[in-house]
Amino acid sequence: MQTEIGHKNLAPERQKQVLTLVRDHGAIRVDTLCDMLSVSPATIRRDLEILEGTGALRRVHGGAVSGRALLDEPLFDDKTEVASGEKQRIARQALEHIHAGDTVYIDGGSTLLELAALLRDRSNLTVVTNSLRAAAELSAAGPRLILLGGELRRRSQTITGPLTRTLLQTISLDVAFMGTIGLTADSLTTTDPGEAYTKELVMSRSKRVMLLADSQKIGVVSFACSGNLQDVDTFITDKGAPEAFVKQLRKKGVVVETV
Amino acid sequence: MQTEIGHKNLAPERQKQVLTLVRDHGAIRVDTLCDMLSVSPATIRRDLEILEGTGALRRVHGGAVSGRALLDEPLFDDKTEVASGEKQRIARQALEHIHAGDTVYIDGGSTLLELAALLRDRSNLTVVTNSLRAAAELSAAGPRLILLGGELRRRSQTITGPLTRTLLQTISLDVAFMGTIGLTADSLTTTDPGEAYTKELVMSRSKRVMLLADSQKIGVVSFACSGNLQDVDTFITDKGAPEAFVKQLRKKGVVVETV
DNA sequence: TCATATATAATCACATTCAATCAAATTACA
DNA sequence: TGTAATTTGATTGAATGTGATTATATATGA
Repeated sequence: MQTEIGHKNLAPERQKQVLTLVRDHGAIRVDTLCDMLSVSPATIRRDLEILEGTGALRRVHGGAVSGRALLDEPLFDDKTEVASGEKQRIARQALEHIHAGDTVYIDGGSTLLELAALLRDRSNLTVVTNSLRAAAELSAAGPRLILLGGELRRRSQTITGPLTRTLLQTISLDVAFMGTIGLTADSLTTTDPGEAYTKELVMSRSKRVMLLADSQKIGVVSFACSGNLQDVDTFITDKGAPEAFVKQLRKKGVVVETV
Repeated sequence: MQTEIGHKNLAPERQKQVLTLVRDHGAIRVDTLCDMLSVSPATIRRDLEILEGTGALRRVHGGAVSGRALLDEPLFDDKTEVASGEKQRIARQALEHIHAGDTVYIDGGSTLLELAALLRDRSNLTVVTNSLRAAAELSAAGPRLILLGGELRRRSQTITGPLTRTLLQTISLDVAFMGTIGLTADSLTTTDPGEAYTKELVMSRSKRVMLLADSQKIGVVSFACSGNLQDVDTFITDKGAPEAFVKQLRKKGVVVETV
């Protein structure tokens, strides 16, 4: 397959060939490289040492392996909490509202992170998000991904505040999937005013607004108001939601789906 | 294929031929050039030195290689990649240029990622970045962190393109630490036009521009131009940088620091 | 665990290439 | 034509890359 390579090569050129060979084979032995490039083991080792210094490959006893080959395994290991069944069900239900070609907003929060994970193989979408966690979930592959710009709020790992306005003003969203800390029949509330500001702005830029929140959040009131229920088109929650509350929301024109 | 080339040529013309030959072959030895151009090794070496000063090619023991040939791979971001000593030293040197209270921009790339890591305990700064990796590095604690908003480029894990403009227009930077794929005495180049666009914009918004690049990148020419060396205040690189090239840059008013 | 085989690192010697210097040739300009 | 400046080529000592040798370290199998 690989043929003998001509005469005197310049060192960097030979090193490039070594790197190519290592990459192509995934892993290769020193002797094999010696045969292919017609140089001594000492030279090959020196080349490998240099290449390892650049991080292009990894030396092992007997030869070298490509850097890429090494990290096939440990890609996603930072799973923190096992999402509750409710959150997963809610996220799966939200999928029903996403259509091919949509521009979708994914808000911060663990429920929304579940949704992001479900979009990993949907390349025919544009996902806009302010959540670093959601972005990380989709950073390797998946839909076209657009991050809001602005200040990082460490606690929630989301991008929030006035600086998010500049970008949001220039785009339009088909559907926004929002989270919240608490909701009452009137309003959505959250801990941080900067975060509330961004949420409100996002909802105003979206054709449809979906609110995803497990039933535990019903009745919780936090510090900063991020909008009111009138602006929500559909509320997806679990079956733990009080009947009375659901009825009240439906009276206001909100579609409520319980899973 | 390449035939003997006539008789005595004027120096600049011959140098152009040398450059073409180097480019065509990717790498070529001094003797080969001597044969082809019918001049002595000394002359070829002088030509190569001049051409290296412009960053058009890179001299190596035995001959010269074109920038492209040296480093075709646009850095796949490996989490496990061991940062070379050069990159770490360059990053540490860059620290000297950061003062309390500064608003600092951190570009994408592995060298800049090293710099970001060094800022983890500097809470008296504002860091602006388009790099998801740098953001992740500082996401748990550290300086005030602002992310650019825009489209994620998966290959480099950076946020790039026209959407980054909206936020950049509203802020000013004290100092921008920039990376690049390749640089010559004239220009900085990078693989992706969207990325180039953002780099250029960032540099225009910053009081001071620092370029961080290991010497391997000198002479490399990539696809999209992201600015020219005139816009760089200080260039930090390692001691492998060719003397001739450094001299040329200093003549242009760029401060060059080698570590 | 030990023994054996293999791979590596360290040292050295050799060959090649390079930088510096100087002399010769060419060119520029009056 | 004459003089100075530049370019080129040769020579030499220094530097660098390569390959062989030997001692150490690492894998493999009983």
